[in-house]
Amino acid sequence: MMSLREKKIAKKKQDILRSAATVLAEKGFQGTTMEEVAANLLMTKGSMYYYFKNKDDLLFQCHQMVMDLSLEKIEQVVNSDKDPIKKLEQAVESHILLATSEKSMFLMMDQPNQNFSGEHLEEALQQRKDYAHHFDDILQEGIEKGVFDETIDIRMVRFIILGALNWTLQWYSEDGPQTAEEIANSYAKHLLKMVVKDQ
Amino acid sequence: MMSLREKKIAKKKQDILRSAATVLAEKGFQGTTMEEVAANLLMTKGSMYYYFKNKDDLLFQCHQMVMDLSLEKIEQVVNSDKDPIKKLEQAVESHILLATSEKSMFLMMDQPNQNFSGEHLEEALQQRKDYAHHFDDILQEGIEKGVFDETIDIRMVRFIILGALNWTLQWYSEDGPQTAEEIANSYAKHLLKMVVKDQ
Amino acid sequence: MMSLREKKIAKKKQDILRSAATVLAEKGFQGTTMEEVAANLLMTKGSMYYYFKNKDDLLFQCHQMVMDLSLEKIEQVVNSDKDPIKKLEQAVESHILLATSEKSMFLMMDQPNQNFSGEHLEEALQQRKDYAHHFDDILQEGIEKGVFDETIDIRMVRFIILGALNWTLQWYSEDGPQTAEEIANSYAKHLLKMVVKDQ
Amino acid sequence: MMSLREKKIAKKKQDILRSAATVLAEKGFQGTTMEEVAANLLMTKGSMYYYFKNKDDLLFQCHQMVMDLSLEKIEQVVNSDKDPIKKLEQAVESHILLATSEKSMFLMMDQPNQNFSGEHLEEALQQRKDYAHHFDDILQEGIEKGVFDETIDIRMVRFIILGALNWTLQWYSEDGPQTAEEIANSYAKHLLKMVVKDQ
DNA sequence: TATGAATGAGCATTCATTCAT
DNA sequence: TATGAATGAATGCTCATTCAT
Repeated sequence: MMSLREKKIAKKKQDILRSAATVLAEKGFQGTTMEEVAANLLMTKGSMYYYFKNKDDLLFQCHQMVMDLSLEKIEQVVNSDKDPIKKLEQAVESHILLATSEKSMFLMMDQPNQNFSGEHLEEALQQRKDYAHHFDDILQEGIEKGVFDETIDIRMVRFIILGALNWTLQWYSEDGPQTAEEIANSYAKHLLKMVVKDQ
Repeated sequence: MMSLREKKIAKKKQDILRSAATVLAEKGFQGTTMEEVAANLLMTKGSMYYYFKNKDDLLFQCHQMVMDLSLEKIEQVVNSDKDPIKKLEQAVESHILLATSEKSMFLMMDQPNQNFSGEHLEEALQQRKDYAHHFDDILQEGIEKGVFDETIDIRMVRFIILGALNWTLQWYSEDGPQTAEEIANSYAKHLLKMVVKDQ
Repeated sequence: MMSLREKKIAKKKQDILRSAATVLAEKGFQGTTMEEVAANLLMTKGSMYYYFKNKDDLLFQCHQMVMDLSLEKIEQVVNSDKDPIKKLEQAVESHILLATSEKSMFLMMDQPNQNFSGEHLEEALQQRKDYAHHFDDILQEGIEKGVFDETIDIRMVRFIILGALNWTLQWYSEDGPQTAEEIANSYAKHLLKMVVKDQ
Repeated sequence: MMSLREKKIAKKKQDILRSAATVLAEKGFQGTTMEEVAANLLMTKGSMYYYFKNKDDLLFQCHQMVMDLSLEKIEQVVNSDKDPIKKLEQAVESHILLATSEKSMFLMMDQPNQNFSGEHLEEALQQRKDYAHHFDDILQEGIEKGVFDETIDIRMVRFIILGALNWTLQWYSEDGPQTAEEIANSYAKHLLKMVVKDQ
């Protein structure tokens, strides 16, 4: 169990991470200075280093937070007892709802190749792979159960879906003509059409 | 008409742009130094400033070069007298073939919001819009001619397609299991399934 | 008289000083952080400031501790009723035995000019002078009593002796081929040969 | 052969090194900022990095310059055809004359253990060893030729001599009562008395 | 007494940009 | 045209010091 102090420090870290993600998303990793991140939190640059070893560490922990959320969501979906169509629908919708509600957090994770290096890079890439493969599992299950078109190329379809989902960050705006829910539904509908078997 | 001297300069600029794009794609705009770009060309940092006003200018002209290529390609397709299915197929395939063959050039264009500002940003965004709307045109034509499902949401579908296409840069590798052509075909096949009317 | 509480504090200070000297000797004054000194004592940085006004003060008190020890030793020798040859011998030997047994403490005192300033510097330099002049006294006595060569230049000889003695810190190691005692004897023998009158 | 440009750059480097040595000697490596070194040369901090990779590099090259000078001198002496007494005399004198005339350069080399690390440290220590062993050679030769007392401990005597020589930096001042030459003579005379055989 | 947290001044280093040649 | 040299503003990071608890 966490002591009170550990809880407090964890809470503070979370605050910093959220705030950092906003700035990082807007200006990119290299374009963001520690000063900016700190200023956004009414902190001083130096204080940031009490909580994070360095800038890389800050980015990595941001990445972690988003990844943990994302993986948790999709694992819920994959491990449910819904049918594959419902699962894919929900995976797509849940990704969009999460990504749009935490837009800055997701944006910040873009291009890990440029921003991470060494072990951090490896770990980040592995987590992305893990996330991606959950879609493979759903697609595979759908084919086996005869609800998805058995002629689809699972890898390609997975790339198409993930590409479509990630792209939402580039254009989605809260003030846009459609709510996040509407977008989520629409995406699910169109993407499903790509894989369900014609009856 | 261009004088010989102007042609020579233009040629040199092209060389620089290509080389710069490679470096920029790998390390990102902010992560790339003028020195690296220059070194890659066996030039000195200082010399770059003979051809480009500054680093922003270099990036922008890189962006232009790719955009010109891309727009030319898609306009050829849109303005042809093929049927909408063929047009969409070709637009998708031509995008993938261009993007994979000039991967670094395309990668470098990512996230204009972070790298451009002021007029450059506006112009870059406008060109992206122009490119995107060509897909709208194809989709619209397909619906009007009764070959595309009239219940699709053109905007959403366009986003899905563009997202899928741009995402290829994140995973495509020359050494991958599929050639660019195979990927292009596969993408076209799957994406078309999303829009063509069931007969 | 010291109260029990004062004694406890004094004891703690001693502990800190010894520990600090070790770290300071290894990395130099500027190269050592308060954090390192504290960590070595299983303390926190902040706590150090209960015992010492600041980093300078810490160094100065370290210096004091060593100086007090050194001066006490040499004064014992000078004030004894031995003959000058015996005195010089013992002064040399006692310096080496003390310096080698408290190597880190002595090393840390190097280059007061770089590490002290203001009053601290003056005081440190004065103490060094005091220490040095005890050797002058022995040499003078030796000449007067006719056992030391009256043609020697006392100042020069003192410099040679002190230089030789201080240099031991640069090379002495507990694992070396000679024990501290052997070194002390050897130094005394050679240095004496420099000053005793040929009979 | 060096081109004119290479010569110019080498000259500039020399200027920087000399100036840097002065500041480094006064404040120590860690206590000296690049800004101070630069200011002393009417340069900007940034320009220093055109000539030196970093602060470590600057220190190391300073060290090299002094070492090269010192080694050259002592090798001249050792390789001459003088008798051992004359050789030791000259080695001592030449060290003192060099060290006093380039006091800051020599001071700056103090305590390589604290200022160098890795390969630089190894190389610096090796050069010091090389320098030291030239004294061993002279002593050895003297014993073999029967002019030095065969009961001396060469290693100890070498330590005493080097210690005495290096210590001059701590007290020598141009305004002192004795000129460098007088000091050199005096040192040589006293130190020789320690090793020459009584006839 | 002790310490967790915060701070701010300082520093090494990088890099786009300039300019004389 | 090309470049060597210089610059200065920016930036990540460190660390002595403070202080409320």
